[in-house]
Amino acid sequence: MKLTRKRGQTAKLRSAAFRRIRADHQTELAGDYVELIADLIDERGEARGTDVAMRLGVANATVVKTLKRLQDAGLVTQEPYRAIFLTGDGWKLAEDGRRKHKIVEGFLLALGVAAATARIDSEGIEHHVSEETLRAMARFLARNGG
Amino acid sequence: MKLTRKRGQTAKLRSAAFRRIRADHQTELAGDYVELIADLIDERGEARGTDVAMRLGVANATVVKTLKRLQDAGLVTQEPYRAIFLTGDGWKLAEDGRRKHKIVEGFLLALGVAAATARIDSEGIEHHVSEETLRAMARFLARNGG
DNA sequence: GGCAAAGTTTAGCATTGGCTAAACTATATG
DNA sequence: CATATAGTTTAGCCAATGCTAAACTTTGCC
Repeated sequence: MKLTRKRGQTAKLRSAAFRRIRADHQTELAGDYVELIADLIDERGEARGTDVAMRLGVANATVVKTLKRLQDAGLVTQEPYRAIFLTGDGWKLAEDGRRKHKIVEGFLLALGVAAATARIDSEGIEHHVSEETLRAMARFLARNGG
Repeated sequence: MKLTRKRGQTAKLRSAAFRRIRADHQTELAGDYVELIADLIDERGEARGTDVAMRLGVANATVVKTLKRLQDAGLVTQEPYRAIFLTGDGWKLAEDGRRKHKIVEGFLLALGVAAATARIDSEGIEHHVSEETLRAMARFLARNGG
């Protein structure tokens, strides 16, 4: 070979980031669903498939299919034609998502980002921030009025 | 119906965020690929499939398949068994990714996040920040030494 | 020049997450 | 209490992204 010298070390280091992104994406959808379901339960007493579909902007059938996976994963329970409930694990995941969401959104607002943008961006960012970064954001928030 | 009153408005507003996240995910992979290919070309003069696979932490075959899509999308060019090149659009996308990456990573460092964490988190965050948030980060960076 | 090793591609499979259209159930109300 | 409508599920499709194993090129080197 000609050009292939001394890789591997940096490669392995960098690939860690991408591996985590792929892992994050897998839990991201589940997180969005349970957080949304938790919100619906709190807001209106129950979560129905149609509401979830509407808020996520996907088709009903997609929600049904995804809920099946979430049920297999032990995050929600549901009987045919009835409302959706969260399991203990489901609530835990939802609460964690809300916690992160609140920090990130509040942080963006404190940074001077407009409310609408903060809401949209925080939704995307929340699943990719480590606890360390969250702590840094919370620290900033504490100092700069949150 | 019993419980279904006054939704739709909030629903549509919220779904916008999720729609954007899904759209972001579609371009995210392409962005990661071209950014990585650009880095490899700059670092070592050429980008080979194996290097891309190694740094992304995926199998070789996955890279081949993805590159085919990127080629269809007009971002890269490649002949069988040869190195990978970026098209004009490919370079543009890569440069844009680098620009965002630099701002986000620098910002996290300025926030007080450790270097290793900043590197990993910025990789995940860079595809989900709007231009407005980037400007806010750049502003912060300008004031707090970057 | 030919061979072994490194690199690359092909083939074939699985899962996720999206869709539409059609079938089915629950329920509000006339 | 029958039925129309709203809500839900099923069936069947597609594209993207991952994998392994096997086949095929390239190339460094003897």
